[in-house]
Amino acid sequence: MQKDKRHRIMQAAEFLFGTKRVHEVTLEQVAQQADVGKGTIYLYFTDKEDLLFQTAVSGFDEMCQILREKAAQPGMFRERLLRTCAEIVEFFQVRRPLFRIVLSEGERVMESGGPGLRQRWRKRRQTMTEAVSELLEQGMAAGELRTDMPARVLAEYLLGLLRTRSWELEGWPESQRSHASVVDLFLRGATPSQAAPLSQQNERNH
Amino acid sequence: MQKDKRHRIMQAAEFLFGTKRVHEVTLEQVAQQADVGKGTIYLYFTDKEDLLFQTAVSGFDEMCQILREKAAQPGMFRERLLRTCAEIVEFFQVRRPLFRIVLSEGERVMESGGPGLRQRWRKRRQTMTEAVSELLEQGMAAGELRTDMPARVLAEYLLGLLRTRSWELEGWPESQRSHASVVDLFLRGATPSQAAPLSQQNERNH
Amino acid sequence: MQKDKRHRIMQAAEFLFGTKRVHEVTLEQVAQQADVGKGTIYLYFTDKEDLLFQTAVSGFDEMCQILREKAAQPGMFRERLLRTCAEIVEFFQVRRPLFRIVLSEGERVMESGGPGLRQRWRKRRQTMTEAVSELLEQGMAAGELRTDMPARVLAEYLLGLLRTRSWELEGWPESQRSHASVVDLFLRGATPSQAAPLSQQNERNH
Amino acid sequence: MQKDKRHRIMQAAEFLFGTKRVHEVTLEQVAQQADVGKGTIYLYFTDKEDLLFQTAVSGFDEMCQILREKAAQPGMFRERLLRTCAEIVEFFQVRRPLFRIVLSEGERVMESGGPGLRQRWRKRRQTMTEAVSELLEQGMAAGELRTDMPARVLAEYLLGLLRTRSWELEGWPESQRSHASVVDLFLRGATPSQAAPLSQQNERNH
DNA sequence: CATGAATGAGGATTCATTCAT
DNA sequence: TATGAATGAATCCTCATTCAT
Repeated sequence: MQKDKRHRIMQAAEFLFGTKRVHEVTLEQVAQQADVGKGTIYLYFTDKEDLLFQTAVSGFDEMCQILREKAAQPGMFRERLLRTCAEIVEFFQVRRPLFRIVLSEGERVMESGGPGLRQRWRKRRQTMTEAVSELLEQGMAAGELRTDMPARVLAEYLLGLLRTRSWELEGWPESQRSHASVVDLFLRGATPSQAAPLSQQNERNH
Repeated sequence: MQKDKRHRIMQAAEFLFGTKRVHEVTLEQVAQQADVGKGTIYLYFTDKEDLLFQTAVSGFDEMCQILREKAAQPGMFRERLLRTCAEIVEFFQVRRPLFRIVLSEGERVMESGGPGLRQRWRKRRQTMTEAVSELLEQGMAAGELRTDMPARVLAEYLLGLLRTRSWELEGWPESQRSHASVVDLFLRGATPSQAAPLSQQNERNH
Repeated sequence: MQKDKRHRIMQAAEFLFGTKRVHEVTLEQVAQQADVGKGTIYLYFTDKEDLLFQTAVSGFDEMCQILREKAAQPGMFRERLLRTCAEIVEFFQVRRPLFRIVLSEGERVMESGGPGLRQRWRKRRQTMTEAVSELLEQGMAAGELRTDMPARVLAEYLLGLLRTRSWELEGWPESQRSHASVVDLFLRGATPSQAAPLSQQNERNH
Repeated sequence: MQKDKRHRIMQAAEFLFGTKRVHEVTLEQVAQQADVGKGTIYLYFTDKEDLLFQTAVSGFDEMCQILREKAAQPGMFRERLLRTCAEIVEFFQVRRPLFRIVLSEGERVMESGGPGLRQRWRKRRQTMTEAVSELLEQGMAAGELRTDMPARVLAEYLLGLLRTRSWELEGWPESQRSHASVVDLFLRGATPSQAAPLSQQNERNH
């Protein structure tokens, strides 16, 4: 019952912070949406900032959890990579408001927030990237990935491509931006392949 | 002399909006930084919102200008692609605050701003992407790029990689995230190349 | 306790709006005078305008209440007319600030305020006039008043005389502007009476 | 040409101050309406307050002028009284905005304005009342008016009735509020007359 | 004389935060 | 714990007034 209120507040915050700009969201609205008293928020969060931060961070945690589970499942590297990316794409879609918070407020926390916040945020983000980079390291070990770039760097680029797919390419038809096509672009690049063009590959993938 | 003040205000806004969160920037600060009276801002902008928007949009315009110029210069496809990406990276670096505004407030404008703003914003962004996608189309025509993905989509992915390079990989040493390495990743993918590994290529590039 | 604050605010507003011009009254002053926080005003009133309007309207209501009570008491027409006018004069005197608000802002509300405000205001004023005109109608029925002018019109004129007495003649000694003399002027006119000059009447009235 | 601008400014002020509330009128609007530069206003008036005051006062002066002319014309007392009232009514109608200024701001000047303004304003108003009261004194001398009330007091009451006619009774048909009926009410009162009821008199008056 | 761009003091309004219940 | 009425610091914005041209 206690945790219930805390959870309702965070859900409301995730929705509202992801829908409007942070300073356009009043705690009154959050309280109303969560169906709790305005003062109740201060029982669980020290601050508006804290509410925003914890909401975003908890989303990170959930995502890391999911990623680790998916990436840890047995199978060939490519299969696991595909599954993981599918999971990320799915997460971005279902938790779109949260995604938005992370995108537009996240970096600010790293610079504006006190050193404490900065530190905590950095750690979470790092954790998420690591979930992906660990998988990539296995790919490297298996000789399936180039080793001239650090796994962490490759992981960031892969996440960047997925971000682009879900955010900038939002209006495009799903077929033009399937997670498989992102993975293909990531692995094989934009140069045309003589041996196995994407069109044939795609057919095999479905 | 008139445009002078307007320009000074926008410069101050670009810096401040890029440094702090929007609602942490007071118009008093903007006025002070621009060395104009508080009321003067309202001679050129209807609103705090308007100031933010116009500042961001004008940045887009400048960037489009630069991109078109660089992309239009003669030369081989790869050279021009490299040059264009170098330019984008340079722009992101020099105009970091502006970049920040676009990243964290931009998408919000598309949803919060009235349909008028939304429309204008979308058009600017589209223009920017087109500058890149036109170049890519030429690469396709020259048989240097895969044609199973629309040029516009590839352009977004490329910009996404560059964004990752300049933003998420900010802390990394320049050597690990040269624009050349981004282009290489974009063109050849993450799969190891037997013929010419990146490490050798990089050596040749310097 | 809640209504307490609302009431204190309206009292402060009545005093201040009646003392200074509307735009010379700051809500800070109102809050201070009412001994509440500045923000508290906005819990009960949407606007400075709303505060002004509600303050004025509530005064109207009080006055209507008083008028109806006095006018409804039994007695001869003249007696009741005298009593009613005495009451109006008394009200104007005790609630001078409120009176001022109604005089100088009232008509503006009818034109500046939205149709909603205009409507409400008109209704209140009409109610007040009716309280008087009903009494006059009884006088007409009793053959004590001329019937060639509508009761409502006569009521307005009577109120106009009382207004003049309390406002324009404010500096004059009470003896020169007793409510009895106003009623006498209203009933008998400015033409000299052969049968019973006012001077004798006045002596009898005291 | 110089006086032209000053005059245009006052005309614009008369219209605007009479249409909106004083603090809703900006000097920018006045300048625009008068088709002069904003700074020009300060060449002829020291202040917004001064502009308001001079505009109102100049109206008073015009009215006094008219009243004196009309009241001074030869003829029987009643005729001259009728003519004067007709003039006042006409003035109120044509210069409605000015009338409004005097009504809603006038009294404030007497209390809020410095002692200087107060003094000047009082003098003007007194002058206007005197124009009427002088006429009434002649009526008294001719035995046509009761002498138990000072002429000045009677003058105020008469003006009060005319004010009511033009302001509070604004919506009524002209026939119900002719200046003749006001004069009749003023002279003969609200008591029914056995000898000559108003209805017959009215017929004779037309 | 005339102008209107520039200014900044001043005030309405919002909203995070507190605290008595 | 839970609440929401109360608060006032903080900020956007207006507009009377000035002054360089």
